[in-house]
Amino acid sequence: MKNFKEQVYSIVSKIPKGETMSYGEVAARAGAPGAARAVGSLMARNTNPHVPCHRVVRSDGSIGDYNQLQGPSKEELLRKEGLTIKNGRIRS
DNA sequence: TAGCTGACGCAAA
DNA sequence: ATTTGCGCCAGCT
Repeated sequence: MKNFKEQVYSIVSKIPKGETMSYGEVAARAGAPGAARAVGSLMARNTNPHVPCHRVVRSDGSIGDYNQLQGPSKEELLRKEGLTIKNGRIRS
């Protein structure tokens, strides 16, 4: 751990397969509650393409955006993880 | 150093 | 249940 950014990558990397975490949750865990936007910004610049950023979704249940750096879209990856996506939203 | 941008979040209509 | 608007934080140029 070092800064917000490092924390975020660390936390995202800790997300178990088949599960998702909202940007806000990640931000809070990183030590910056309410910095969901900042997290998204980091993912967007994606300085760490090795973290499962596709497991990070929006708090409202939508999968959010994705740059497809890992190949397939988040929705597809998440489905492979065992999650159920309906209309771009994660089914409870 | 200051300003701009953005894979978000929540409240209101 | 959906859509629109405003606010927030950290990083990058």
